[in-house]
Amino acid sequence: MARPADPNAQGALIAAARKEFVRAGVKGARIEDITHACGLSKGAFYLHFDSKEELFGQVVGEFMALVQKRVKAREEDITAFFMRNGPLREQDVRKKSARHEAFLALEVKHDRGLLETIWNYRDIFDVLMRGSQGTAFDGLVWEMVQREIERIKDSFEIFKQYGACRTDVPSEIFGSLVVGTYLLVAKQMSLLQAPPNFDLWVESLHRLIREGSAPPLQPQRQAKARRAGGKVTMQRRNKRSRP
Amino acid sequence: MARPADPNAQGALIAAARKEFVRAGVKGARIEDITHACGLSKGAFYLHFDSKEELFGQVVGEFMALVQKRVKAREEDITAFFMRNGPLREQDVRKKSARHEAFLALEVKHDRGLLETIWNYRDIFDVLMRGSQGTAFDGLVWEMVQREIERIKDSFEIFKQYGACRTDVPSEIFGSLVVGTYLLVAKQMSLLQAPPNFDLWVESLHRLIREGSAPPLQPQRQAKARRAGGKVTMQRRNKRSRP
DNA sequence: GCCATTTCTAACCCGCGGGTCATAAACTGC
DNA sequence: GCAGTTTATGACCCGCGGGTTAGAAATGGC
Repeated sequence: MARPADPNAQGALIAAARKEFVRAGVKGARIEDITHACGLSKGAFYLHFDSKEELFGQVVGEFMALVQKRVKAREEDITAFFMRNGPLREQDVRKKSARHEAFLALEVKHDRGLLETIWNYRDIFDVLMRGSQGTAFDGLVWEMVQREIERIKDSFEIFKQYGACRTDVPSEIFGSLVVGTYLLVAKQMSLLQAPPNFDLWVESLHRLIREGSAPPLQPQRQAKARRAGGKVTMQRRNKRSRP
Repeated sequence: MARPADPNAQGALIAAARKEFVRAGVKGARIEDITHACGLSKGAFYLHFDSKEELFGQVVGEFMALVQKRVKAREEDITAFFMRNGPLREQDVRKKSARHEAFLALEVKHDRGLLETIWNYRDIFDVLMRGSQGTAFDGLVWEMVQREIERIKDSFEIFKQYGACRTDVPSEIFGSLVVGTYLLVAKQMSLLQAPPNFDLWVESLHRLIREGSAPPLQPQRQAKARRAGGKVTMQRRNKRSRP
């Protein structure tokens, strides 16, 4: 053996490519720009990948596998929960019973997990969303979105049957609200350098979605970070001023 | 004068181009595909437009002008409202006072109007969202989204000061929820043939955002269409079954 | 040092698609 | 029908960027 290959080359190429994809989309990214960004020549690219699409596909593959795992884990957890505890009823929600709280905790946990997964691939997520039209990856996120809407719609429908949620809005609308919210939050992450306070975000969203934006009857405690991961970006604290 | 120009040519080109943009994005759309789709030759395209970007820009310009008008109209209406009525207070929201209801009606009206505008350009909106990365139009919708989040954040913050909304969630999060929801709903419109029931959608969203998804204490009436525009797509009626 | 071997470079090829233009076609006025 | 004028065509040009490859560079084994 002779002339060992540059061990960082592949990693550097992937990193540079991800940046280029963000800048110009899958179609718009130029291989020469990618290689120049890490001091390599165009030819070097083809020592590691067949095409930029293949590279993108690899990273997307990793990402989607992780997401898939998350989705499956949630499904299992949720079905296990209902097997063990039976459906939530109106009184569970009204009185915030232990079962209800346990269910919420489960949802929070999985929402947080999904957000964290997306955080690590927020650049790719961004590109899938806004820069892969007309490529093989076209529609990937949007199909995922559709499936999630469907899932939430079905879940909402079951809740309706037991009076555990309001019945005066179409379930699809609720699905769009939840998924749209998380979708934008995920997209917004692509603008951040440091990870946000996931707990604050998820807890706030859950509170809003569950209880609405109108002032509650009970006294309010601030949604707070259990575990402030990294620098907190949305640390705005409410002043609770009231004239 | 001799040989009058085909009077539908320009319109046909625009229509065909919009379809192509949806299929392949701004970059991916090919001029020959556009012209062939309306039985014209490539050269004919350049009798009407300098480039596909110029064509796209024209339509985007129309769209953004309409949106701008809507945004400005809302701003004026809202400031006029607060000039006339003063800020909403906790009791307005709690008791659903006339002022509060008037304010809500205003918001509903403008949300509905914006959705209707987007409806007419839902294809363009879709392309701006997911198929204009790396072009001059890159980021247009996302900047709009950012501005809207900011607007809602500011408004929420004022509400907080008067106790007219919950104070235990960051205002940005609320902004992301509202804008994300409408963003996804707008995007979903690109999949529909016939216009949805705007009133049902907007009223349901308002109800959810204001009061949350948990079952309310008051008896629920179905959100209904005042004016069912066209075929209603999300007409699912709730069964209100409760075991 | 020198060969063998693998890595890496940069010049090259080539197809695709945007943009042009000589030419043909269509129409008006006479 | 003919001249004049505007519209439309499609062959052509050409640059850009993906992919290839001959050969240079680097390194290990001897």
